[in-house]
Amino acid sequence: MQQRNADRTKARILAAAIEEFAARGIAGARVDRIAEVAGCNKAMLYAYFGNKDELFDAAFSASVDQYLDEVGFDADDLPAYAGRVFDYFEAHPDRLRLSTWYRLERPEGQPLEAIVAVNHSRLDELQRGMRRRVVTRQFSAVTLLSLIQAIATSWSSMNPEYGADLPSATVRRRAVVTAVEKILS
Amino acid sequence: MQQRNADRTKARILAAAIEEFAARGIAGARVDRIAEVAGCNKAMLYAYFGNKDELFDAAFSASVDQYLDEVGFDADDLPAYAGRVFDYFEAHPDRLRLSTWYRLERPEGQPLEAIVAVNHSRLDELQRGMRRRVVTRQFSAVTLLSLIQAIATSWSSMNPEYGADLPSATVRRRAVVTAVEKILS
DNA sequence: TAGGCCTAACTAACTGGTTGGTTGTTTAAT
DNA sequence: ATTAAACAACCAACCAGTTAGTTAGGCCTA
Repeated sequence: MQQRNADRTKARILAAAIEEFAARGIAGARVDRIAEVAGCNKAMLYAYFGNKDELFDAAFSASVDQYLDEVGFDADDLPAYAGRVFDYFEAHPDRLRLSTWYRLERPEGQPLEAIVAVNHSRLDELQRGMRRRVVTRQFSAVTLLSLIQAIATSWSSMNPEYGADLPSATVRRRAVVTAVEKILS
Repeated sequence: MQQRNADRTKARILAAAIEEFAARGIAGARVDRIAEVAGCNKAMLYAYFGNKDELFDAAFSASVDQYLDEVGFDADDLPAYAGRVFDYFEAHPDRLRLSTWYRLERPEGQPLEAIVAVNHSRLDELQRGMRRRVVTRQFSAVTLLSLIQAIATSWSSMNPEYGADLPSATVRRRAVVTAVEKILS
């Protein structure tokens, strides 16, 4: 293993940043803690990423890119898409937290280009599906996307007041898929 | 107007705390700012509420109590209930933010008694509705409650990447009510 | 005048960000 | 092939500004 490697160090910093920001948010995150987990000096964060805020941006962007890449989209089978979204966040709950922090702590910040572009392409795809009559026209494309996203992540966004009543992952997944099917029917 | 009145001061502090915590969360909130908005000295917060964390608890509890009181519940007409939830958070978006902060920044904290009790009573009501065949038995009571909550707040929990595509409040409300109807059908 | 209400002033601890210097790696002239 | 200069990666220690929390005492009203 090399002693010095900028790319490797950057990647370690990014991974540590995702972990810390997902757990504590921007204001709650501690730069020192990120450096410690990344196994490097704090000054490296500033050399590579500018400052705390820019480091958050870099971490969130990396997280979003990976999510978009892994989950994909399919207007022809929206229930299955919802199931994949559910699976992804069930496996990576920290990514959903990161996204929530972003929404709360960057209220006025201009939206991420990557997300805007992906949303547009998805809306287009949905509208094509509507013209082809394979997607319900009862809701607008934006509404549909919003509803599906909300349903797919419904469990993760609940306040933790259910405790033992929470069903198993299998049951929860089936509920998500079924709910989307009913929305589309 | 009285110059000195403990209850009045407490209420002002609580209102200022809700505002500040909703905007910035626990870690991001500044005690000095709360005191300034409340028009009193910082020491009063500590005299009345102990510390920053306990002040957040008090603020969130007050917010939840008011929400539960205002929105109510009705297992016999869940679409209308979802509409009321939508209306409430459309009128008080800060309350939803407060709730989200709570979920993010209090991951291990034991759930609020008030919410647990209300949830139980709602689950009971839903189950009675199922026995009386006025509520679908396709989903469990917990699942149903979770889905409805997610749908009712779906717009508020989206990341801000839609921009101008966001439909009007009327359209969004109708989508919520219709979606819940379809879930129940 | 007694006791609760209120404040200005203070402190100890923390935090994001910087700096000056060190160590490993590459380059290129000898 | 050597070696020294140039460069990039890295770090310990530090700094200035901020923050939660405290204290000692003034003020109002019953």
